[in-house]
Amino acid sequence: MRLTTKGRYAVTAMLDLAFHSQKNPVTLTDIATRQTISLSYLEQLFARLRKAGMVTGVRGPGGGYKLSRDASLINIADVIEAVDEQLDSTKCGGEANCQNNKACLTHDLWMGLSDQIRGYLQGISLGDLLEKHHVKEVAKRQEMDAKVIELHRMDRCQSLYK
Amino acid sequence: MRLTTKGRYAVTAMLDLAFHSQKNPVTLTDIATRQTISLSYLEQLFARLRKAGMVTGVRGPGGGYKLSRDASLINIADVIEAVDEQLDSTKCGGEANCQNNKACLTHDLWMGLSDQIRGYLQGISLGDLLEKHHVKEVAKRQEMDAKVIELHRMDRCQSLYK
DNA sequence: TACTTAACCTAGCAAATTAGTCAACTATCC
DNA sequence: GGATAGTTGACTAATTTGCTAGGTTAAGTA
Repeated sequence: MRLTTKGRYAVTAMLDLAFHSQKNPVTLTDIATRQTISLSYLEQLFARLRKAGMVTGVRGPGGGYKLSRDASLINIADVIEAVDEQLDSTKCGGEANCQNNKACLTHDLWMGLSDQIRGYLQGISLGDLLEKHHVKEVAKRQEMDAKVIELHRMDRCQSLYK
Repeated sequence: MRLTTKGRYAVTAMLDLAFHSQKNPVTLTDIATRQTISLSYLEQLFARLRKAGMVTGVRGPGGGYKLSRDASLINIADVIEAVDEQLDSTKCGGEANCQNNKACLTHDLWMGLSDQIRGYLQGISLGDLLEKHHVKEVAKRQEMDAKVIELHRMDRCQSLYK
């Protein structure tokens, strides 16, 4: 189990997709502009997500991507592992240095820990996050009513992502 | 919060250190050979761990490294963050200046998730893992007594890493 | 049928990170 | 003084990341 920016991009994109694809498919171009991720990079991530059976692509005009099952049935661990290639058969996998010695034991320990993290992330679905997302959005809308200049804030936000 | 092989090496080495430094300091050479991690790479990792105040180096003959506090007081999140450099203080800075924009909302979501993972790992100390370590070791000893063929165990171990 | 849209695919590339080596130090103990 | 052992820094090779550029294929629509 690894946690890198790649996995983060995938989760972010999947959240965006889950949020916007209630009715129609969502194009990667839309996600790319909303989340400021490069289109080609998104395409690569979604190629993996598609192979993992989490999203389905719809070609042609009006096409795009949609979740292949409900957001509550897609957990974060799945998304991350779909894009992260999960190799890492390091060390004691190859040679026969994996006797009943300490190396193997501590390695086992780490694998156990890794499993626990995976288990934790498996317990969180896109749907779970969406709920929080929605709550937060409502909260922010209320802030908007307080007459804060949106354009100024958007500008600041976008420049921060460059 | 990131999870890479770097952090794994650090945790593995710290576990080894915690296990072997009950009385005397442990040299990095020992850890390197036991855990099959390159000595120089270990030196780099321990330079950071030392700066983070988790280990203390003892120079001269009979020297080595030892934990600067009890294993039960060092948690996994600390170890990982000590070596992982945790830059990426996230584009839109922790401030609430980036609101009303979807990119920032999902960003917040991810940060929250990251915090939860960190919190989870903070709840696990080296001491906790050592206990399990001991339990497992005893279990393996018992297996040995039961004359289980060791080769079979090696196979199992290896298949787990594939 | 031609055109457009957008998924899908391939190759490559610069920057960053990983995982390491090598060599020159400095401190400590016998 | 000499061996042991930690400290530091510079350097490197391989891999991964994030991204660009270009093409192909399938599906709508004019």
